[in-house]
Amino acid sequence: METEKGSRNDPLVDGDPGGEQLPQPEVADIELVKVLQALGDPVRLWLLKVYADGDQYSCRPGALGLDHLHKSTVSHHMRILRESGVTSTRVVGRNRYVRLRREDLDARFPGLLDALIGALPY
Amino acid sequence: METEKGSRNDPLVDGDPGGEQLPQPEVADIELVKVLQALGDPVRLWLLKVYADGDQYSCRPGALGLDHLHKSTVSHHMRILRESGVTSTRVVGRNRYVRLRREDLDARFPGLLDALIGALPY
DNA sequence: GGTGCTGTTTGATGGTTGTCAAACAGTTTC
DNA sequence: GAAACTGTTTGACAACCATCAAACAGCACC
Repeated sequence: METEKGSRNDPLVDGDPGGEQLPQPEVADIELVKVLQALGDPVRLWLLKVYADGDQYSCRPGALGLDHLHKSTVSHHMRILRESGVTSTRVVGRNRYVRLRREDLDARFPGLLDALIGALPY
Repeated sequence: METEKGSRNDPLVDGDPGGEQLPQPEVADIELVKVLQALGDPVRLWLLKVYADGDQYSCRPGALGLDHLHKSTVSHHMRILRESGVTSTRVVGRNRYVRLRREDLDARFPGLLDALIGALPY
C-alpha cells in the first residue's frame, strides 16, 4: 500500500497524528508522588526538556539526545513517563508520537509544569 | 545548670532558635533532580505538608504523624530532605528545629514550591 | 516477500533504597 | 550521677531500579 496519510518526512502539524493511544492514567488518577518519582531521574528530566521543546515522532536514543543509552533503556524511561501521566504516546506506523500532557497536568497541578520547565538546568 | 535560653515548652517565636546548623547545600548547589528525588516518596511528601504548615521542634515520629515508622527511618528521611536542600535543621538541646527553606527554594526554582504545596493530596 | 528499521518485552545484574533493630551520643531532669 | 528522652549511626535485609543484551513483533521500503 502507498502512504495515504503522510510519510515520515511530513512536517509536524497541529492536528491528530492518528494511531492508537498507548495506555495512560486518567487526569484525575495522576498522582503527584508518581510524577515526582518519574522526574527524579536525570534521564527523564532530560526528556522533559526535550518534550517541552516540542513533540517528537521518534523514540530512537539518537533522536532524543540519549545516544549513550540502549534503546530498551529508553523504552523503559518512556513507559515510566507515560504511566505516571507526564507524556502521551500514539503509535504511528513504526514510530511513536510522544507529547507532553500539558493541559492535563496544568488542570491537575496548576503551575507545576511551568515551574518545573523553568527550573530545568539545560 | 538551669535553663537559660528557654525551656522546651516555650512558644515558637519567629527569631533565631539558636543551636548549630546541620550541613546543607548552598542555594546555588541545590539540584532540581535531587529535590524531585527527595519528594518522590510518600513519607517525604507527607513531611513537606507538615513543614509547609509550620516549623517543627521535634523529629519524633509521633510528633510528625509518622507513628507507624521507626525513629531511625524518620531520621533517614529527614537527612535526605536536608541534604537535597528542602529543609534546614538546627540542633536545639536534644531536639531538632526543622523548617522549610522557602526563600532559598523560591530563589532557586521560582514558583516550584508553591505549586508543589498546592498539589499535595492532603 | 525479504530486508531493514523502530520499538517492546524478558531476563540478568549490579546498585540504590526504605525499613527495622540495636548500639550509641547528648541533653534534660530528678 | 542516674534515669529518661531525642535523635544519629551502623548493619542487615528485602524490594526496587537503571541498565544492557537478546529475542521478538510490526511496519516500511525496495
